[in-house]
Amino acid sequence: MSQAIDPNLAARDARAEQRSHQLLDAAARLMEREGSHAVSMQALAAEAGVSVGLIYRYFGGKDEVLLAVIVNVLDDFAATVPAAIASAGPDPIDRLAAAFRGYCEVIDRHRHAAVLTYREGKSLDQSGRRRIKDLEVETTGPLLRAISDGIEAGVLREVEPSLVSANMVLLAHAWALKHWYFERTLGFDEYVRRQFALALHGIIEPRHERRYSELLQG
Amino acid sequence: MSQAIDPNLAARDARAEQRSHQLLDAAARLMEREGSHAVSMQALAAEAGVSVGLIYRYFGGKDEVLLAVIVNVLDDFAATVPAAIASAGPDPIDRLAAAFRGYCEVIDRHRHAAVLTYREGKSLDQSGRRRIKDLEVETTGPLLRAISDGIEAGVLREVEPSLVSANMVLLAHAWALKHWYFERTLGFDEYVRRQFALALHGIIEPRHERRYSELLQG
DNA sequence: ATTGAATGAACGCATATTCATCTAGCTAGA
DNA sequence: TCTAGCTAGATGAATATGCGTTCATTCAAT
Repeated sequence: MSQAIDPNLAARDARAEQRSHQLLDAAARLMEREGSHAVSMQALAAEAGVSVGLIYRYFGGKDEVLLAVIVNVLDDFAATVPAAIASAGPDPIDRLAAAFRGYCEVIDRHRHAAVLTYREGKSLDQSGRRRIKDLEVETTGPLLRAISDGIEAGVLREVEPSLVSANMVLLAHAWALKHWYFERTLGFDEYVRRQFALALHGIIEPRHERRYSELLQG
Repeated sequence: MSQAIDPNLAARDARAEQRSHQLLDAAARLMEREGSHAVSMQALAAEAGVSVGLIYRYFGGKDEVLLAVIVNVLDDFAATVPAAIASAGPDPIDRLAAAFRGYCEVIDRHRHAAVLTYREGKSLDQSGRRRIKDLEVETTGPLLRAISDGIEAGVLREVEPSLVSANMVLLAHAWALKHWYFERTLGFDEYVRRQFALALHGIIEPRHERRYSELLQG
């Protein structure tokens, strides 16, 4: 029974997935070109090359589109950051550096969408905010753990992990917020290197500084 | 000749000033209560207790109102931060601490308006953005100078002053951006203390750490 | 022929802006 | 002193526009 309808459902899901991506890409392009305030349903439809009505077949309304854009970014965090940490070896500081770079890379990929995260308190409903907050906690987790591990291993001072973690996420977001400024003066790689060096200086246990002189030089 | 019209003009300017403040205050109250997206001309008029048309007597349009709100914040920076630095004594680190606290205090005073600064690229025209950018440079100046002084005096490492300064401004803004989070966990004074301690750890010349142990303990 | 995808004109609402109208205070002339 | 008229401040209903949403209709594939 379920075998009979599977192909149909699968095809439907595939199309829905494709449409979803098409619309999300269009939204990203629109925000890139005109700014995030210019994302109206009609503009989105025009950019994606579909009709206005079609959007409502795949999303419940504008709120859901916005939510999907944000969730899309957070999903990228959830996929990228843990992978970056995993491939960084056992050293806590190396893992922290990899996590930070991962964060920055995701932000760079979704530079305009990332700023939307800060527009919460806007038109998102209860469940939307809950979903975002949960995903945020989930994506901050790896960073938090890397910091705690560093403290436990004695290479980091006894700082408040949640504060340091929040600051690093903020620095990653700053690449999007102040992109017009940093892009001209530093470029992506330099930005990541210097910001991490500064941050690391702020939290490292002094007697281990020499071990990480590579990462500490800005 | 000019003496004859002076009193009239003065009275006019005074009234204009007063109306301006009345409207800016109303805008702040509105953003506090309903969020910054709820600031419509009719809502603003109602909140200020005046008619819609009157707003257009004192502002060219909504853009000018928004610009005035932002400029109001930046003016507060320009008034508060240099004063804080001046009353902090000669020590570069003390001056830096005072500057940072000044920044945070201004942000705290205009918590909702401050977030607007990041919505640039929106509806502000060329001259509006130019004005904001100029004021930003002007208000970042004192911080920049305090950092440069610290480096020159040998108490700070040879960091890039503009990067460190941008980060400190960002941390001040973060008090507004993530207020819902930090307010519950830290409170204002703790926030300022810990963030400055972290930042200072990141830039201080190690051999001077003991001298500022007070400021460095988070 | 039937079904689901896709369309886009039309609707309703929110909102920025305008403007004809009103009001209070002041000035000049009787 | 009184009053008619002028001016600038203030009003808010009306207008124009943009946008989110709906739905009757068309199209394409099975």
